[in-house]
This record gives sequence, C-alpha cells and structure tokens, in this order.
Amino acid sequence: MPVARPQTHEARVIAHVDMDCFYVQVEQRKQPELRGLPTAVVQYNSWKGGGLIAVSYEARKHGVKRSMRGDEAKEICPSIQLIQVPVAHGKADLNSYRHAGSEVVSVLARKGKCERASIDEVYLDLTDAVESMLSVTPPETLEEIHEEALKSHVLGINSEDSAKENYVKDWFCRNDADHRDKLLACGAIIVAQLRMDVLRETQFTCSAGIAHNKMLAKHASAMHKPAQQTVVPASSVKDLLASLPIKKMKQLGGKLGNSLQTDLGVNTVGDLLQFPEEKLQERYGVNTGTWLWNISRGISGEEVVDRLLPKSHGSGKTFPGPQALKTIASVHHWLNELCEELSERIQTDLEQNKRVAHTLTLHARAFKPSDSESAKFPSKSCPLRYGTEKIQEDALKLFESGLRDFLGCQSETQEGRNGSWGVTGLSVSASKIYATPAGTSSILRFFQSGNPSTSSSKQESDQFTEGTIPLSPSGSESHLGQDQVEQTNRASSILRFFESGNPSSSSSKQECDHFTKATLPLSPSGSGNHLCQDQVEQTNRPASILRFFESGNPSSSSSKQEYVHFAKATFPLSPSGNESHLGQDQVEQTNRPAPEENTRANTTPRVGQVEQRTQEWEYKPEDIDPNVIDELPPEIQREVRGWLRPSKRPNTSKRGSSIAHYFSPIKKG
DNA sequence: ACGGATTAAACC
DNA sequence: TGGTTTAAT
Repeated sequence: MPVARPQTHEARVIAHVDMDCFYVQVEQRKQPELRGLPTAVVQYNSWKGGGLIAVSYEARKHGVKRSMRGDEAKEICPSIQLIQVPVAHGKADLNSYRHAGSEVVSVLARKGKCERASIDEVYLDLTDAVESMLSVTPPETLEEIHEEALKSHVLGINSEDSAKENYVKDWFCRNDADHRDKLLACGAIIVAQLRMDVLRETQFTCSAGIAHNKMLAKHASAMHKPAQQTVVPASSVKDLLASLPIKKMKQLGGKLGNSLQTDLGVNTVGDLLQFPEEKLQERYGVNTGTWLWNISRGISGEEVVDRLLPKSHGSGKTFPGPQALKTIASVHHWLNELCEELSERIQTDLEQNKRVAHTLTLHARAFKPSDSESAKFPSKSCPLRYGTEKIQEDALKLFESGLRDFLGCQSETQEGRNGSWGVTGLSVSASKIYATPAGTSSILRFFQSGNPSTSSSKQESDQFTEGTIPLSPSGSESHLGQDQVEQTNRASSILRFFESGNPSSSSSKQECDHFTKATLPLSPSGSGNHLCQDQVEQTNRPASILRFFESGNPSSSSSKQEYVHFAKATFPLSPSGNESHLGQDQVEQTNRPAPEENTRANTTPRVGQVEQRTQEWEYKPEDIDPNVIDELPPEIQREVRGWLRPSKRPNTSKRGSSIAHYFSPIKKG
C-alpha cells in the first residue's frame, strides 16, 4: 500500500499544521461563552447522548475521549458542554466545519506549496520561502525573533525549563549551525508567523511540526498540543524513531502494522532498522519493503502537492441495528436526502471553484438472511448528471442494480417488505472532479442553472443558490457593521505588531498585550482564561498564542464585539495595498494573494472556495460531442465550440444527457 | 448490531 | 476501468 518514493537530494522544509480539536473550536467561535470550558461536539443526541467527535483539551484532562458516548462523558465530567453537530437532510451536516477548514487553508496557503490533507490539517512545503529568507534575513541577523517562534520545541536540544527560550534562540542563531538546521529555524519562524496569522484571522489555534519531510513533520505536530510547534532537526530523527511505536506511524495503524508486530516482532520503528531491505521486500513486496526500510531511517520523499480542494465529495449515513432499512421505499427516501446534499455540494463547488464532477458512485452496506456475513453489497458508479433529481434517479438505479447483484437469484426483490435483507449504510459520492478552463463566463452560468432539458431542475438549482443551505458559517463573526472603519483604525497598532515584518520595538509589544487584555475577555465570569490556565500548568510557559485568549480584565460589555471586530478588521490589511471597501459578505475573504507571490492565480476566491494555483487539466477545442452541442442554448454553443472536443459518450445505455459528460478533460502538457 | 461521516489512494 | 480494500481523521 505505501509506495516508496525517491528522496530529493535537496533538503526540504516541510510543515504539518494541525488544528486543535477543530470542531470544538468552530463551535466555540460561534458561541464564545463556551471558550475555556470543557466542551465536546457530539452527533446524534438521541442514543446514549450521541457520539463524541471532538473534545476540548479541558475535557480531555478529565479523561473524556473521542468516540465516547455523551452520557459517559457527562459521568466523567459533569460540567462538560455537549454541542450537537448541525443536522440537515436528516443527517449530520459538516458544512460549517468544511467552511472553517477552508478559511484556515486560505491563510496557510500564502507561503509555499500547500496541501489540504484533511478538513483540519495541511502540509506546507516552505523550502522556497525559507531559501529566500535565508538569503536575505537569516535568523542570526534578525534583531528580534518573535516570541512565538522562540516557544518552539526543538527535539534533541537539552535545556532546563527556565532558560529554554535562550536555548531555542541560540539554536536558531548559531553561527556554526548545520545548514539544514538553519533551514528548519527559518521554517519555524515562518510557521510561527503563519499560526499567528491563522489565529488573528480565524480565531483558531493550531499546532505544527517543522521537519525535512512530511512524515516527520506530521509526528512533530502531534507532540506538543495545543497551540504549540515542534521542530525536528535531522540529528534527532534517530532517537525520535527509535522509541516510536510502530502502530503510530502513518500507514502502519492497520493490518500492515499488525503484521510487522506479530510476524516480525517489530514494536517500534527503530526495531525495523535491523532488517535488510531485501528481507522487507520479499515479505511485503518491493515497494512496501523499500518504503519500510526508508521510513525506519526517517527517509520519506513524499512530496507536498499543491492542492487546496478535496478530490471528491460524499454524503452518507449509517442505519445501525434495528434502524436498518428494509424497504425500497425507505432506501429511496434516504437516497434522496443524501443525493440532495451531494447535489448542493457539487453545485457549490461548481459555482465557487469552477469544477465539474464526472462520476457518481453509490456505496451501501447490507445484510441478507442466507449467507449472513460474507456477502458485500457492491459499489456501483455511473456518469454524473447535474441536477438533484437526476442524481437521485441515477443513485436509485445504481442501488437497484447493486441490490440485484447482492441478492443474486434470491426470490423477492420487489416492492414493499421483503424477505429480510436490510441496508445498514448508504452513501453517495461525486468524484473525478476537474477544473473547467480558467475562462469563466456563460458556460458556467449554464451549468449553474442545472440541466438544459428540464426546467424543474433549473428551478431547484436556483432555489438552492438562493440559500436553502447556509454555506457560510452562521455565526458571530459574519456580521460586520458600519463601525468597521473605526475598528480598523483602532487595530492599527496591533497590526504593526502582528504583521510579519519586524516586531521590533518593545513598545509595540506592550501595546499589543494591553490591547489583547483589554479586548478579549472570552468568558463572562471574568475567569475566562481556563484554556490558558491549563496550559500554564501543563507546559509551564504559556505560548503567546494562547495568551491571545487571555483576559486580564473583562472590561467593557462590548468587549466581545470588539474582539470579533478586531479579528475581522485586521485581516484585510495584508500588505497588498489594494484594499477597496469590502461589503459585508466579502469580509470573509481571507485569502488574497500576498504581494510577493507571483505564482498565484489572479482571482480572489472566497472562503469556502479555495484557489487552485495549478491548472492541471484543460479542455481542448476538439473536446466537443457533436451529438450534444445542439442541446446547448445557441449563445453558448459558440463558446463551447471554442474549447471542447467530442468525447466518447460514456455508457450509452444510460439515457439522459449530462452536459458534464461532453467535457472530457485532457491532461496538460 | 454503534466510532459516524468523510476523504484518499493503492490494487487488481 | 470500475470496484474493492485499507487507512486516517
């Protein structure tokens, strides 16, 4: 499964950024009075208090863990605040978290290559940014390094707690430093800045790891949480891996890791070192064997790919035990719900990112009387046609087809109650998503209003566009009033401090602390600094990022507002200069390109829509299907002819026509 | 027959 | 290719 990749000769600087209990933070931003309290996000409140999917660090200290039931959590930690995941279409609705994740990506993508690894994690390749920093302002020339960077944990440097800052600073600024260490030091400074940017612009804290490859960075980011960062110098890799349990290594959490333990007696990554590459290869194959040999030495050539958007969208739901669906009608109902959500998501993707999905896939889990365990419900896929109704129709067809396969020649497969098959899980997903050509224009509008043929789908689509679903995080931060200007002025001193350049003067630092304390009371009682307190105890030195949340004096009643305004008002002041007045909606745009970054597209995407820098696919004029062009409205035909060529019509047995299918992507180059 | 809902990617 | 399997969060 893992694939060995050659390592590039040049030393890279890779960061892994991981949001701290992300869903909790999202909910706490919506409801700031929850900040500092033991909090968990829970879904499906009905049964045993629902299942926890995110737990705040305050709650973790009481032993609350993910995948616990709400009831258990209450027993262990009676004061815990349980927040329900929003529900839409009769199922958990993760849109607000997706959106928040996009906000974060928008900030982090400003330096170097950025890969969205999950809803709350990204990898960054900072090699270029570091190289240029090193050539202009290497750490030893900086007259001051920001506190947050100095709070980095650096693996392998020995230090006493009291003097640690100095150790880190010394490590950063050593003249005799290994070149690779200098690279990492710059990386740490850049990452600290990015994390502060994230906090300032989204109100979320995150943790990070900085190392020479993805694997090491990933491990590092988890070592000190929350709101801290960890550096892995090459010299400390060996010790780090020597004691790392094999199952904790990415890709080894499952069967392969088990096999390593039971078959080879390997319990730590270090234990792998004694096996010759050939032995590993003959047991696990060339690829996996080589990969294992490499990772045990901290070698991993896996590249950070520039991808800010997901490659597929899915919507699913389980129907455990007694809830199993036993009639076609009930399957039909839930399929419709799932398809509705999926349709909305791909529609949004189209509108915001100009991407078109090409494949619809249905997965199901089911049981039947006869052979009780082994048989699996087959996945089925087909060309994806835009429009909720079409998706619903196709998904049902796929299900029925799958059910026939599943039941074989078993007797009753028809309407109404049945023998006793039951469906315990359903999901639909959209994949093979390609960017449409950069040129926007009428073709997109055409897509956006659904399918050409049916007027009903157009209606639906319009309806949706008007906002049946909340696409922006409903929450405190979205309303920014007329007093924005005032706030902007007010925040200017903070900006100077936070803004990357030079946190030089000590006066500006003071100003910042003062401001922070005066305006950021997060808890009504005046004891709003639980998070910080906890951290102090735990680490004995609160990161300055945590202090951001500290509230010395919950002074004014308007303080909460001020806080929100602060966060909103400061971000648009990126050094780009062209700050026109933003409407309320556009305030949410956080990812304008930084000035020095010329590699970026010139669009200014919104949050929730994330800019793709590289156009991996393009459409060629030869791409049009002559059978279909006539179905297009005349004014569009001209345009389409410009950049499409005919493609084989997928699966002619499927009736109906999806415009999407007349676009066949051509690999660039 | 509860750790749910997603995502990704390798394999055949 | 589509469909299956593994894995991670």
